[in-house]
Amino acid sequence: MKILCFDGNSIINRAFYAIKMLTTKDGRYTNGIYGFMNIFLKVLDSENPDAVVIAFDTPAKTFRKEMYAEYKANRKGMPPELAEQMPILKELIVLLGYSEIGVDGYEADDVLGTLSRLSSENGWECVIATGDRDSLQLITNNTKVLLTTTQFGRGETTALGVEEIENKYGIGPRQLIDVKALMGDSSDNIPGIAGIGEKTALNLIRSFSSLDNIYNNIDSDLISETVRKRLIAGKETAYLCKKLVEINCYVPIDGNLMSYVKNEGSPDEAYKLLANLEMHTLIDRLGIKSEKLEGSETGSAAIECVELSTLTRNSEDDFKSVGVYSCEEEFYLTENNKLFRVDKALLLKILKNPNIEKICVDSKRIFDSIPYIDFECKNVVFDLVLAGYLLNPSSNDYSIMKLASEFDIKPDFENDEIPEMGYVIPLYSDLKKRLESEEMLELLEDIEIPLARVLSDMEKTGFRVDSKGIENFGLELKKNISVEEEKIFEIVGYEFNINSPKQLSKALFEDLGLPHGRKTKTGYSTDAEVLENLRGKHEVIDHILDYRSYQKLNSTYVEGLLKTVDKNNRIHSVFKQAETRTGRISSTNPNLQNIPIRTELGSRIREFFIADEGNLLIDADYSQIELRVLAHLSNDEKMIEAFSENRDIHTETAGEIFGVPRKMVNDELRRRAKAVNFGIVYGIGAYSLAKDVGVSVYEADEYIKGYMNTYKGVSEYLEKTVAKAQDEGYVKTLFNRRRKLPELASSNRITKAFGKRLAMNTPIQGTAADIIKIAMIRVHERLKSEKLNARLILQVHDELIIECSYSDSDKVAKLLKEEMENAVNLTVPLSVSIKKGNNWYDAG
DNA sequence: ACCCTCACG
DNA sequence: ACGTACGTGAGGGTC
Repeated sequence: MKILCFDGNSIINRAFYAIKMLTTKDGRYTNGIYGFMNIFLKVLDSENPDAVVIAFDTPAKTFRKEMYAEYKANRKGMPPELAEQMPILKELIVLLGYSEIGVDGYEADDVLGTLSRLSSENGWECVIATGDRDSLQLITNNTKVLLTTTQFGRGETTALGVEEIENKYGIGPRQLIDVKALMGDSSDNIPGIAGIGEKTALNLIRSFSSLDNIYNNIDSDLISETVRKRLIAGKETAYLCKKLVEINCYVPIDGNLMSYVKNEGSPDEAYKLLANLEMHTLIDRLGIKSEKLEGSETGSAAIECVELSTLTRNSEDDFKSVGVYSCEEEFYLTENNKLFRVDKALLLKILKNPNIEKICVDSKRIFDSIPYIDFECKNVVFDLVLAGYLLNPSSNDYSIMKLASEFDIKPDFENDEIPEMGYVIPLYSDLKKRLESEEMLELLEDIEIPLARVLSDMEKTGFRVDSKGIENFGLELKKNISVEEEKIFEIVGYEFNINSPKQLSKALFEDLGLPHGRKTKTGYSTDAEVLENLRGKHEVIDHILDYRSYQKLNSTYVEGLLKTVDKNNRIHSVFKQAETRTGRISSTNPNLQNIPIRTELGSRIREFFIADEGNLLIDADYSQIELRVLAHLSNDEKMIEAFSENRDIHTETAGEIFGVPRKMVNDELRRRAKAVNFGIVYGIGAYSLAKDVGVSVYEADEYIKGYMNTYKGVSEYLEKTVAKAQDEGYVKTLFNRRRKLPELASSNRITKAFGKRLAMNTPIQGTAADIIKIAMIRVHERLKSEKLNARLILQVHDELIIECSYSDSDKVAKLLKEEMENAVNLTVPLSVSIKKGNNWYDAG
């Protein structure tokens, strides 16, 4: 027999914060209930238990609070939007026939612990579903924990048993109690022993196995002098914390597990409640649609209601122009106000069929769900997400419902199961018209829609890495980290968490008495710039800067990347096409667009990004693409001349603004001119330029004046662009990509100045983004049509990387340079430099 | 969730 | 006197 126990509070809490505000039409919040039910049903489905309990906290004072007044004193009360959902959820649970338990004086965790104990005493299996890691101590050979997370309204779970805990922490589940007793828990306001963090606590318990044992062997050599002092001073606290952390497994509840077996509940009542909450998907999922109640609540008779039909025959020829949508691994089509669910095989036939027009909601999502990298997709005429993005790149939600409400669209039919589908075709007609009137239909059809396919292929291919190499690099870093850590503790005189800006600033500015720099919202800044200014004032600074750089490399680029490597040693980043305000793409999970290169140590990580056997990496870089775009957009004579004659633009600029012959431009002058050139692209300010190059604000201002005098065309162009943006409320790139700039209308002068910089920068950054997108589509197309053994694997804003067989590499390199340089025809040439190598370090 | 810090173009 | 360059994503701490 098996009992499934939910931590109601922890799950509804997570759902509440993870899911976007979801309300009924009259404004009642339902996101917590919705998220909870999603996870609840999913887990129920996968576990198939005999009995089910959902445990809740109660408002009464708990025995922990009684014992320690500060317990959870840092917690704010539940927000009212969530509080109002709690009684409804409990009611729903009972109406569905499940048991709900809350016991005054105890927390939900204690109820779960008690159920776990009862299960083992009765020979039952126990599964605990919670969002909270506190329950991990309950794991035994017959109790496992399902940790739940909520993402995008979908519930994901990770199952943890004794083995997983041992592997992860190197100790048994029960020992987690003693670890927490030592380290505390900031989220529950449990202090732990000052100066003992997770690392030390885990090590102590691994060595001594329990709190008692540590104190019985307090003089052991295994404990360092500092840690020993802290342990002795904190003994009482540790034992108090242990009582707070330990889950009470003897809560007075009904001990007969059979009483938690599901009863019939009241389906009709449950139906009424869910209908009232407008949760039609849940009604269907639960299968509690009641016919007698069904007839009485129909509202709008004008709209035809169409049944969802499942097509099983190979009937692709029945379709001419379909809306395509995928949701939760299912595929839906709509045509002539009808809705169909199709399987992957039929969907694939439809995608391949050039006679069927596809109006996709999110074409990249569809491509992503189809494993074959080589399938042809023909005749995608529209994409709602991409259209929504072009119409408003500043939004961050391109879901159908959001688009429909933003553009005030009515559905052409209604369906309870997939209510979004009725909006697909009406949205298509409306957004298409808008794109036409804003002259962006070509941008959608010729650039964004074809690009979605390229990005999807790049994601599926992935980038091969040498995991062993990364691991070894990590070991090296970890050694350095502990060396620096020890030195820092020694210098400061005590141990603390160097990763905590708060603790670090206390150490530096209070205890060591160093002069502080600028403030942040919460205290004094400890960032690299501030520390750089303190170099030489105190020996600890160098160690902290080194510690930080090793720590960053290890956590983000060694441990972070290793988490994402697949079984073939490849990393599959996700490229987001509707994310940035300017038209660039972004890379996540992991981000491969910010792999270190600027420092020697950091760039070594690139050695481990490698080509597959028999292959090479080809790395192509646009040289100065943004400045070339600026030369084109501004039509500045001098700048065009410099690029046309292939001169070094920074040396040119230096010669002009500092009034010296080109031969006299040394490294320092060139560096300053380079900073000015960058500044221009960002929408320059003298203050920031001064800070960047390390000269006075006055001097920086002179540089800017010199620049504007030299490049009069640029100066006029920037002025004109800002004026036009102020007039029209938006700016455009060379390919008509738009960005609205509400900042320009602000009465706050800081916001307005920001708007001006955006007006100057966005067309430049955006046009460069357009250009590389065009190049990517052409390169992708040619690699395929010329049947070359090569594929695009990464884009880093002005750089493309291809993985290619040795034998095709000369051809591919030539093609790549050609397509990138000829992607557009500007008044200045585009220049691309190409390198090959076995790894990214050598190719870059 | 929010903040700080830091990695990239 | 103000606050100060454009565009991103991730990890760790704190509330």
